[in-house]
Amino acid sequence: MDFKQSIARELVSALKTVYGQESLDQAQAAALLEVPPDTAMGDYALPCFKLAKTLRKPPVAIADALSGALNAPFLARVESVKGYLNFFIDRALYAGEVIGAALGAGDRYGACDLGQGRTVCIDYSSINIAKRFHIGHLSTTMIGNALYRLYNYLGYHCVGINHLGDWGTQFGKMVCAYKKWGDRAQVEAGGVDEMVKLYVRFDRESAENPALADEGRAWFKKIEEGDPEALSIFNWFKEVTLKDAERVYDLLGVKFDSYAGESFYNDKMGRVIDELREKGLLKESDGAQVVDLEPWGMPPCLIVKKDGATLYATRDLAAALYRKDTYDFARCLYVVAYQQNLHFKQIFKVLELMGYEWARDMEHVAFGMVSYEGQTLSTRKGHVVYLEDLLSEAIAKAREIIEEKSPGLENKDEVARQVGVGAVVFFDLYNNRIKDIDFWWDRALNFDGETAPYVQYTHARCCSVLRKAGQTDAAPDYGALADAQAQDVVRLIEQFPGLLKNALERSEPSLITRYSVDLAQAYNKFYYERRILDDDMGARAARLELTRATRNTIKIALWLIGIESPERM
RNA sequence: GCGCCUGUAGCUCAGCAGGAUAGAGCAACGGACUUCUAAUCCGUGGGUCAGGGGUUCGAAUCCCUUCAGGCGCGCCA
Repeated sequence: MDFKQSIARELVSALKTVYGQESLDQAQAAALLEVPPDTAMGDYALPCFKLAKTLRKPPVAIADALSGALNAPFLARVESVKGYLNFFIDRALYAGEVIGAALGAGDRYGACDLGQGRTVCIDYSSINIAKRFHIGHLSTTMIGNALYRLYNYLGYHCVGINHLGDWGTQFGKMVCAYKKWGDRAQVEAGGVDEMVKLYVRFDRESAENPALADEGRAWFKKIEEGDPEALSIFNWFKEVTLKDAERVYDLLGVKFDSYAGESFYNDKMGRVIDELREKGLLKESDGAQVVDLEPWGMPPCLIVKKDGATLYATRDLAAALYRKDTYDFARCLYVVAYQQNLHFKQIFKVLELMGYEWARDMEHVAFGMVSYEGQTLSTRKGHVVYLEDLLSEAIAKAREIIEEKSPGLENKDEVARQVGVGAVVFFDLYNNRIKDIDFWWDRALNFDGETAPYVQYTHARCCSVLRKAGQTDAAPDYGALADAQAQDVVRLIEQFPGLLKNALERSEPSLITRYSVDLAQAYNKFYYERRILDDDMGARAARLELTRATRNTIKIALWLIGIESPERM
């Protein structure tokens, strides 16, 4: 039963009864309904100020008149308060309906067919070859992962794309350095760190010896031309980098369907240039080929350099065309930091000018910058936190706390991993994505308050109660859930499916993160105020159902943002 | 210089398709475990919602403006 729609329906007929006219239809009435700030004010409310204009009556009079004309069986009462019409749904009925819906859907509560199987491409994480994974890469990875799961859950088919940064002269230099000083076994063992060492040495020596830099460029040219030796070394670098990254991705539970990165589009840019030229969009400017975007208040989009080489924008256009051709997406998301706002605005505009209506299906999911203790991240200055180190610290801390609080726990290592990694991921997805994050160890490793461990603890607590309860045959007495604490939990559970749609529309995983805290808080209050394993078996059954619905909903919410829910901790 | 973003409690932030008394967490202080997991819960203090105008019955929320900080603005990605 959709209470909001039901109230809207009653409202329309009450308006007709009282004022004898169809001033609103049901959808309009539903849009006017809002949720009061406090449960004590009711479950839904209609502010009558807007109706005052059309009905030419004071708001208070409207609310008074309507409250007298409304008496649906599902409404416990309707009150007129200072121009607001407050609806109180029958609490037992409300609890029964909401819990029934949640438990009926089981581990798919909130899922739906919104996407109808349509495809959405999500470009996220997009790491660079031969560079270590650090905290600056966490947001794109986890926001992308959350959107991937969310879109899937709401009926879309997702294609997760790790658009690798695997193109540029630096790779020629690295191949060159490897040929001169490298050792295969050492690189295999040391991974990305060894490659970085080679690169640093090359940089240092080529500063004194310019011939070396030329040699590096020559090796890059070989890669470009498909020279077998150059290519095999370069591809091996990629493998080693991905193998390193895979350890982190495994810890985070992140997966991709495609690793087609920059080099993949190397032979696909001619098409873009030809097409732009055919459509009369290219023009010369200072020797370069550009698309003029002046009429839209933007600087020109550079397509071909003076020396004939292509650029970032060219590659992204090629990638967009390829993705449309290959996947026929209904939406295409780019989870990339906000520094690139202009870049994506330009790309989307160029696609539109090319005549592609699907340009409007593209979205840049921008997020804020990460700094470390108030300063910009800098690998060069060593002012950086590597993701693997951060996760290890978090897991170690979780392990310590387990040792202290649950020495008898069976799978301590597994739970430590779930809790430690969860804390880090939660920290990253906690605020609106547009906010900058200043990383401090003690904040990222905080396990109290609004954190993953807090929500996970609540989940484990629910599991524990359910285990202790065993089987009950008694019919639930939902009247036992009429108190304010239980009602707050019920209300949150009711809101979950709508919240997911909202999070998808806004591409905002933090809404789910916040929600998980709200639900955990509400449940913990309920837990303290009400005895679940009550002697009254009807009340016990109802509270157990609420506990089960809470547990399921928390587990789903956390899963959607990429966090596991241990059953004991 | 131009464009975009951000500014809410000591700190980190919710709230911003206008609505009832501006909320959490952290930090501080004080309480609650022989009772369903105390990684929890309850309480106390703490605010000119950056400043100023405007629109509105009603503004943290919308518009204008000033200030502060961040990001971006042709041959890097």
